[in-house]
Amino acid sequence: MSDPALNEMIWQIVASIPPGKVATYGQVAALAGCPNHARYVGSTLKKLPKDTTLPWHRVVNAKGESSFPKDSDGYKRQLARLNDEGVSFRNGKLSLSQYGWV
DNA sequence: TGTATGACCCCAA
DNA sequence: GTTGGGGCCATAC
Repeated sequence: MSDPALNEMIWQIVASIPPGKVATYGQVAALAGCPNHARYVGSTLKKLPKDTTLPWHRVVNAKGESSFPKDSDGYKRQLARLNDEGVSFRNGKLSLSQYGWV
């Protein structure tokens, strides 16, 4: 589809995530209007520019952990960011029940 | 046009 | 808690 509207929608949703909270790809996709587009969100975020202001670090998978290898720079940056926002990681994972975006 | 891949999600054993 | 399989959509070659 490559719907730019959907793309902007995703950005809006991700940008709407309050600090100290995290949302899952499925959550963002569902809020975007496509509960099955979880994969699309990840793929889209991955293609985002490096100078993007989008807080993609607040988006995690359904397991409550980062979806990309910790060897990646983004992974460390995400953990650092979330940790700075008050999110406590547990063995590389976090409590969606506690930090999950409502 | 078709195949392969991916920062995913859900369910069952 | 871990592992395996199936399904979803979009992108890249």
